[in-house]
Amino acid sequence: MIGRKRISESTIHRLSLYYRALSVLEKDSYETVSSKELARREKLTPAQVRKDLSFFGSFGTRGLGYPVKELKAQIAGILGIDRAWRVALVGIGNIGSALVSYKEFSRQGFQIIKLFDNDQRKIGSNHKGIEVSDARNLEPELKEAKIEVVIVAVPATVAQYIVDDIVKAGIKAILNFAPVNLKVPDDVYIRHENMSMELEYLSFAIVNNHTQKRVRS
Amino acid sequence: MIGRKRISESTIHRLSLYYRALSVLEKDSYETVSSKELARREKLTPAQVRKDLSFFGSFGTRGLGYPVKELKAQIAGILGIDRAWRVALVGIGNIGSALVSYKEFSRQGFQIIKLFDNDQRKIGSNHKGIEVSDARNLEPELKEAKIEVVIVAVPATVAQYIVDDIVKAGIKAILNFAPVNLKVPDDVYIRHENMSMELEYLSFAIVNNHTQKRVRS
DNA sequence: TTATTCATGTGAAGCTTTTCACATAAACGG
DNA sequence: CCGTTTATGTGAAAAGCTTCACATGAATAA
Repeated sequence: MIGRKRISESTIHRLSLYYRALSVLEKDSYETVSSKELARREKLTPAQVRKDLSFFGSFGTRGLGYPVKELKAQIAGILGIDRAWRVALVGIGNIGSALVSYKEFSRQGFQIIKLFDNDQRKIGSNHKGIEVSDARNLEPELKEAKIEVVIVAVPATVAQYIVDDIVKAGIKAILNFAPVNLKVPDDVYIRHENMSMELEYLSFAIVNNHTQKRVRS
Repeated sequence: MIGRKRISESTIHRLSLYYRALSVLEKDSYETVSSKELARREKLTPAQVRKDLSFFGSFGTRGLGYPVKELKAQIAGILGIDRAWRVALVGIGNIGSALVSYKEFSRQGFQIIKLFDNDQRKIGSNHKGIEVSDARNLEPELKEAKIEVVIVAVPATVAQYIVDDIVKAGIKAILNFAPVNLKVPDDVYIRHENMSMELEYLSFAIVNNHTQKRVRS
């Protein structure tokens, strides 16, 4: 990382998009790519792409563009996905079960290696080779397994209790799928995945004939 | 809707949060709520709450706050979730199957009434009382069933073909779970649900000791 | 070698969003 | 009924983010 200035959330999210586009470009054997092309592929502006990347360094060559493979590796490094993350998942319901098999996670280095639920019928059962543990043992087992990130996919009503236990286990990063806001200490990162939100946005857009954000050439 | 000014995406997303908080408050029999309390519950600022709401009208009473039930109904109206939406889901894989049973959708009026897949083994099978149709008949069946919103949960490699068919069927709102950018005409709303993105953000935050956005009292 | 083209990197301008701060007004207690 | 408290609604200021525009420099062709 270059400066000490705060990098915006939007920039980080766009890095994910660049990474994705670069993966495709790499597979298609492109050697280099311009900010213009990268922007076109993710519906952004070339200036935006260059500015985002410039926060972290100078990765391109004037007149030529960015080296695909190298830039992809750089972004992986910035995002911290150039390594494996030890992930646990709590809540083996609809969403939880789907996430265990979600290829995109493992592809980015997020390895789900522990599963938890509080339903006796699920405890002990096997999902993708992982045995479901009792959520009552969350704290010791998270520590024992040296988990770094926990995904919460439990009902909203119990999410806060689960998160409290996760925090007690010393976990500093939580991804929450429960549609509820959760209290965590300042030194714990928590992010929320709210799947209804985007549907609601669509609904709003239709009902209000909302102008789409202009996409520039 | 009051003015003609463009409402920001963030404001709409926060309306979803207010709606969620108001649902809880209503269940807990609160009559009124202040911007301060609403802000506290969703980790925002009181000024932000008031400003967001002020784009759409004056819903509060000075000295008292907002009437919970009424404000909830107003927001539902603004978001367009005070009605039922006819939704189809394409791709009955891990994620797709989970979404069929995802309570939060139906709770907000998004009724999944058609399912599609291109896998012969899945076509004809039954999920939550809905029979899976052949994705080859997407266009006529979407029209026939008067579908308004389509959720795409197919592999990235085929997402563009599926979306092309959806557009041909005259659908104007698409929610995409495939981790790929998709081309649609200007008059079609498309939103993306990228579940790795938030994990990548967590990863970035940990690796870079990223300062959390300050939360004000 | 030199001219031309291409495309990055980046200050500065422009635009959007958030926060501030206060006028305004309703509620409530005495 | 009046003073005090509470809390909205909103212009204006501040902060943050995106786009512009151009200097810079690499590549390429002749």
